[in-house]
Amino acid sequence: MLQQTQVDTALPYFERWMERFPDVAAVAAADQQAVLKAWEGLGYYSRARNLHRAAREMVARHGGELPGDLQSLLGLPGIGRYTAGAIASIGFNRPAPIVDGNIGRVLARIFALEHPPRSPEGQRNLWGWAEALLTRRNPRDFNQGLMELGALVCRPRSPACGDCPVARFCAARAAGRVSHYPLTTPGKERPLREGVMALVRDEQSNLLLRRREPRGLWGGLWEPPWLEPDKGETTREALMRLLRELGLKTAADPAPLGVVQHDLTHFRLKLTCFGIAAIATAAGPPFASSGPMRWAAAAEIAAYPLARLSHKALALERENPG
DNA sequence: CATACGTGGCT
DNA sequence: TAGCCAAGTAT
Repeated sequence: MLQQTQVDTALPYFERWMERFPDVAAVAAADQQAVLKAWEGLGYYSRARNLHRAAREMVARHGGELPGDLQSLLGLPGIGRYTAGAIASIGFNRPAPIVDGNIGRVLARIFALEHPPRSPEGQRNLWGWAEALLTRRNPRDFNQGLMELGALVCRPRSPACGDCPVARFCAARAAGRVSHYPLTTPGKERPLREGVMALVRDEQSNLLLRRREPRGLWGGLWEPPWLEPDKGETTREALMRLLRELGLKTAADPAPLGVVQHDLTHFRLKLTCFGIAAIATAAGPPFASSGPMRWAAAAEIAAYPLARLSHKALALERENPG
């Protein structure tokens, strides 16, 4: 949960998670939908899918426990260099270096590193320093302390150098250029993508949901179906194509409910949402219960893991009754 | 090696 | 507001 996510954000999710899944075996025994539901809202859903797989591997090969050695940890899905080192050092007090965003910033400042931490060369330097500095006496407290230093004192903006216990060792500080470090690379622009979404209700007010592909963006989550217009296609034409692909018929000229916008790391998405009353004769495409399409009853919708974008669309629908 | 992958908080 | 950043990993 903490990968690319601030502690304060993850904390309430963690508390709920531990109630829902008290141990590894509970995660392993759950189905993916339940796991994704518990993760819903945290983002980066591959973490949840990987954690699910990792739990099953832990049960099958590690007695339902986390292994303590780096190689076994790295063999688990979703556990990379940082997380393996964090578990080995903080969980087992073994001498494994770690570099996260906090430690990267601290080291970049202390040693005035001239490569962006995200760059391959920057990563090499940081891991080299983390390895070289790591004390074998107490790797747990060393790593935890370095991360805390970054989170609480050596902050990205307005660092508290006056309170910093290692300010006298800091090259950035000595040069009066703390704000220069760590080096940043210019961010890429986020293209705006647009599309149409259909909030389809049948006569019982069941909502049409589609399950996304198991990998990729929002993999495994459910959503009201949507698509992006082909080149030259109008919004309305795209909507009609969407309904056709779904095998649905509807009133000739549905009115838009409004627009939802959702910003992600690498693009922005703007969807025009339409409320669709599916015509009775067409309301029942024979969706297999195992398939990716589902008519969800109002009472069941809460059990489906949905991305924030879908929740925004459903909120729009609620605000525009009828 | 570069890119995809969510969401929320802060300035 | 727009942009940056967050206890990174997989491909």
